[in-house]
Amino acid sequence: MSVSIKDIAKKVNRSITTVSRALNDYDDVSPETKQLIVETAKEMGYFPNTFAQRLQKQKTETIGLVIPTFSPRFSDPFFSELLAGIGNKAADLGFDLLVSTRSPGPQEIETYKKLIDGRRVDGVIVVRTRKQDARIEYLLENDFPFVAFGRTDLENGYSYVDEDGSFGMQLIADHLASLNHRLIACILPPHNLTFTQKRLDGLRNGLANHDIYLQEDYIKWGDLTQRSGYELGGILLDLKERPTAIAACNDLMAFGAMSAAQERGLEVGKDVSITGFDDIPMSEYSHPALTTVNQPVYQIGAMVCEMLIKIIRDEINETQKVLLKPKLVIRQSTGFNHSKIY
Amino acid sequence: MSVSIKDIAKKVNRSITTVSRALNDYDDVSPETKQLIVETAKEMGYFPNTFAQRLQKQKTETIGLVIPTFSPRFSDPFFSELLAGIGNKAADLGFDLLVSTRSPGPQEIETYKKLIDGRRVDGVIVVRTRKQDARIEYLLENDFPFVAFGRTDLENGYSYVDEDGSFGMQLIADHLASLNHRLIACILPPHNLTFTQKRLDGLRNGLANHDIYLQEDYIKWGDLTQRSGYELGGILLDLKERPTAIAACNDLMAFGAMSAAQERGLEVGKDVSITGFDDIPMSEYSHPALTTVNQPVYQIGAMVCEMLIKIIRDEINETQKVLLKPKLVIRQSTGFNHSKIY
DNA sequence: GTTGACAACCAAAACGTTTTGGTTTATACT
DNA sequence: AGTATAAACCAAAACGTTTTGGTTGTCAAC
Repeated sequence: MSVSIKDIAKKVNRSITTVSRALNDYDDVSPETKQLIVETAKEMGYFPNTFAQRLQKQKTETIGLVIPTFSPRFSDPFFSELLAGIGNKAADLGFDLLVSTRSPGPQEIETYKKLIDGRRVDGVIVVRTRKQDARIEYLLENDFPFVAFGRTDLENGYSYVDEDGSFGMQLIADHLASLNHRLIACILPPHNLTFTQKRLDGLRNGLANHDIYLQEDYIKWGDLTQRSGYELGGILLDLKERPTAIAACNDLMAFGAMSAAQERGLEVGKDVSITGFDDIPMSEYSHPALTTVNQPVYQIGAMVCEMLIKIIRDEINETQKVLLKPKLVIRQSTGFNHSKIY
Repeated sequence: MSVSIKDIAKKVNRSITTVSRALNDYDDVSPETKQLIVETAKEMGYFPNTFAQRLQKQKTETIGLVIPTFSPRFSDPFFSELLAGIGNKAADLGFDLLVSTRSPGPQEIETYKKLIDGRRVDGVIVVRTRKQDARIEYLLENDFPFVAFGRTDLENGYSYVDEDGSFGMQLIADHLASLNHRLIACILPPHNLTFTQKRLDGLRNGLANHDIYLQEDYIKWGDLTQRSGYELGGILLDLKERPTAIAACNDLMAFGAMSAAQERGLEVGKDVSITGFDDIPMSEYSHPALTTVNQPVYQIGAMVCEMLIKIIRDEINETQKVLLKPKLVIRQSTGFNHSKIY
């Protein structure tokens, strides 16, 4: 089997204590012994048993992330970037990352309970927050360390990072208004997500500033996938009074809507303007390139992860609330509207 | 702090042993005591300490996955689907999933060593295999359980699942040839990946069957991102003798190439045909929809995960080699070539 | 009325660390 | 010579489980 501290102790004729302390660089071990121990440890191929350490220290040095996979064929470039941000930061800070993939529902909260009650992780990251979020309620009840990417209705008592989606959609509203669009439709994410409300409010208020009012039948709810953007985009474009612009609430749905438009022989950016949200890497290389709102997902992942680890290490005690101002990225999927205005 | 088996023992006036055995449903505990113990455990909110169990059992019930993130802004829908497949299967079988994200290089193998030597996981899944793969060599040397998604030059002594990329590209070759294409270019993944070679060979052989030969200057190497498809696609389309078809080796690069074509005013599927590989969900909703080779990534993830867990549990001893026959999916990005043939 | 079988229970060891609270020995200071 | 200080070391407990190898008591069988 593998080498333990005991084996080293035997070999160098010292106690287990001394070996442990030498390896952890305590200064009540003489430099010679320390060197001897460190060398024989290396030579014997010693690696500490992680679980023994964790049991003793009562810390896991692990954080948990439960990715909500909406469909079985879950394929979202947004999440892989977020994961990279979280994962790289965690590794840099010496933490492991435990990932579960579960679709929202009863199984999801069970997964959280397993992580928390089994003390498998020191803290968790909650993503894609919902207006009423059972996960966050559970974490707060149990006083368990966590950081959220996104807000909830109940905004107090915990740390989060979020982009200011309302502001982002106002930028979109201003942009579309400046391009002479009046008949504007939108494709939204599911109702229960917090950012759906924020983005819709932002769009509505932003347009209101230009005396433009969103009509109810121009508002469609999707599920964030390209497929749903395609289907809903198709419905919107087939309305008797076709909107001149469609604001989708994420890039994937925007791509779907673009595809629907092109299928109908419309030139995107000329006959109809389409906008996204997220600025995933693809949006720069779609055709036409997508006008969207940039959200630094990789950095957000890293930031959320770092905040969580600081909380775990007790380097922070006040709750932190970070709201990032997103930036508008204008590309070719939006253009001036020449059709008559009602 | 939290409730331990000792607390339960004290409360019900039994030994620690009995409590443990009751909770694990051994039959040398009387039904009444068993019931009593189980009930008070629940009532006291007992959850076993995972690390103590793992230390004692010398098993981690955890598998490791190191995702190679090529760029810092890593955003690949392929991997989120694979992750979902692996993650869901792992959860179903009662295993935790430890994920690291590292770009290939010296840090990557260190990450593997940490997982293995620190005995943090019972086995690992290796993805995106390379022709000479240091990770696999290390795992074989250390006789550590693993399953690979993909092959290497050294194909023996370990279990893997792979799609038959060579066959897949032959399907593409047949398809393009049948559409009267002769001047065919391709955009390949990086040299060192195993599947690059397989796919190139497949394309080359497939075309040779139709007496078509791939010219060296029509072969470009990319990095699997949309950006690189866009750039290399642009280069290919600007050649004096423009290829009538471009076979990209993954969907993302195909999208990039499509975008480059459209920017040049070419109609994809008519003026130029473009094919991908993977059939990620997006490819159905791009414009035009992408002709590609289907690879059931979600199922592959689940399959690889299940194989690994069976190996860990000693339910399999022979090495398993699974080679999946991919299917051609014909959509609108390919069409008949009307230009003259040389 | 001894023997054997069985049911129900348990003390102690083990897993591999770290930490606590020491002891021993040598050296320096009065 | 006696005392204080410091350097180097270590035994044992602890973390929370599971497993090993028992013991005790009851009852049936001969």
